Amino acid sequence: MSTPSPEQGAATAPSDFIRDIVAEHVAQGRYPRIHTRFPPEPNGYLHIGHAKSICLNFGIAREFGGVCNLRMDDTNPAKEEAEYVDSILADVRWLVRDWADDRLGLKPAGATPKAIDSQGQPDFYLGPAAGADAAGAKLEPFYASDYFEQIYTYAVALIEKGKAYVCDLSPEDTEAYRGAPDRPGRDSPFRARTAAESLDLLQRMKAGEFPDSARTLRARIDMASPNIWLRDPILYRIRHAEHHHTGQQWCIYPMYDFAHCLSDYLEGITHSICTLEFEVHRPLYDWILENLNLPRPLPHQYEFAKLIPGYTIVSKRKLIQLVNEKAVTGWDDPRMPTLSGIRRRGVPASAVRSFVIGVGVTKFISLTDMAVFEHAIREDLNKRALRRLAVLRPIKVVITNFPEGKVEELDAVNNPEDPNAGTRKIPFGQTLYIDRDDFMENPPPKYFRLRPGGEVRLKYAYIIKCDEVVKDAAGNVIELRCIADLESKTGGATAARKIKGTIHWVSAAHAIDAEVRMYDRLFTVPEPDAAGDFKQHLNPHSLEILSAKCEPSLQTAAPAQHYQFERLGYFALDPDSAAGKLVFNRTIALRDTWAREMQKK
RNA sequence: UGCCCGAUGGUGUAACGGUAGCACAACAGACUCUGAAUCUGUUUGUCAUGGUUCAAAUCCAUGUCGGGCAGCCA
Repeated sequence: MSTPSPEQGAATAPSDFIRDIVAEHVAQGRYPRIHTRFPPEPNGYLHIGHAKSICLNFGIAREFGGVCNLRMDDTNPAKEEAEYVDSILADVRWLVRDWADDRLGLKPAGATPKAIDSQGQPDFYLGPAAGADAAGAKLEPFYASDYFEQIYTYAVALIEKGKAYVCDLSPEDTEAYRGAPDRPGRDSPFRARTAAESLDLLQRMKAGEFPDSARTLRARIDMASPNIWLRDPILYRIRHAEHHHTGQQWCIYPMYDFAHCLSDYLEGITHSICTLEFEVHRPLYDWILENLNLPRPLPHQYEFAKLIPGYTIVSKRKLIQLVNEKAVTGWDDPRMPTLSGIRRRGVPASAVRSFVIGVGVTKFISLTDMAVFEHAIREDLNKRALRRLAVLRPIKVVITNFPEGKVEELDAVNNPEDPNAGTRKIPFGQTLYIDRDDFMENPPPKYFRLRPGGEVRLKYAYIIKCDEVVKDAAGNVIELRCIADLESKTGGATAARKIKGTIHWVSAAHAIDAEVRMYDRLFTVPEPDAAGDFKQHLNPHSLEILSAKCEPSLQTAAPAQHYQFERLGYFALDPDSAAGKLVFNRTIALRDTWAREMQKK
């Protein structure tokens, strides 16, 4: 077990029931190496729920000196696409970078399981590229579809042992014969088929002699089992379809239950960790492996409760609907719970990790409060974000006793949490912009921003007093005329005066324009998909676009950099930005106790 | 009405027969040239009923409530 370095902090998870099991196996020396896997189906983009699984599987690999294979669980040609494979790889790389990237199990492009000899028995194995192998070669994820040949061999072996048979029942009849949870099933009329006949039929299924669904290969287990998955489950079905990875090569495809356990075995997986709904499949997982007389140690399945975050949805089927029906701009819309959306919004991978690791691993199904995620984001960004001054809803301020045309360069710290971040200069002139929220004509008690006749400190600059409120014909405040205490500049004679409020500002003559996208939760209720149509709970105000005035240094804002617009929140540059057009996403607002106080009234 | 799984403050989790702890949230205060951050303090919990035991959140039994399983999806 590796010792975590101090800066990894929360990146190393506390123990949980799965880690306890792994630790015991390590203590017993049960496996030569701990090997986990993350096996998404490439039928959609990865989301925050997957992040929990990724961090669990990679976390275990990194804590116990093991490896975690990234594997496409692609046994259903009808639903899977290469676009999803690419996005999955990119998202996983992003999430584990600088944390567990050295544990990421990939294989040389095109590699398939090799026939090997295990203790005198024929065997197949495909391990991750390592060392010199990995250095030069082009790598790719593992694919269950790369094992179709071996899986077929195992199917033949099962038939030969009398453990499987070809069944000619139609889909409807198969369902009828299966019975119900509280009613036993009945044997298929084809259950007694001889091994020789089944072998012949399977071979002809593979050769394409039969149409879709004409026949299936089934395990011969127990039609009366109280566990439905043991009632002669289907192992293979006929699908004449183009597969994103294997093309036209196959017209029979193994079912999840048959492919998954064998994929785990072929890759030498030791701990196959999945979500709770597969718990009832575990006896089948074990049955298949145990009935094949496999020479190497068998993998075992462990289940945990998936992450269910509040005020969003993590069903791939529903996310795809939002994308197709244009409720969002795409899979990577910053309001989406997808990893690509979260990344685009400006959330660092380290914050995602600290969140999903923090919620823990149990078998208790729970709804996770998004405040926990928000806290993780703020905690992370507070340490790393560069402070900048930007005004979201500008109102003009003229400093009447400051010389017109004079420009002062003021020093501003880049990050009070990090002295090494240094300082920058910001220009100050006679005409400024401040945020509309920072002025009130008739403020409530305890409002300590600007008011008529009141004083406020301009961050890094002067204390000003509001002399005059200028309005347009409609009565809207369009300008504030203020007098500055010219001795009160930071470091000046009266700078130490106790002024309750400090606000941000930008010099009108130097300000640069930016589009700022303000995001709110995508749904208005904690569990949008609990009942009825989840789309009726879509938040109509989940996006608000603002034209902001920013301090000039933001002109060179970098895509990978995180910013805190002081007193407002954390922001990151959006890929929609172009030369001369800045677009920022608000990652998350700062905690705002004043706003909360106002809300209460 | 079959089988499997689960239940600890508002939320998420820890305690592995021996002081119910942590985080988030909430509340109160301190500090503050970010009403942020930071710091201090406060409130709130073992699903129920029996049993075993010197001692039970923990072990056993029964019940209650919640979830999963009847795709040729994963």
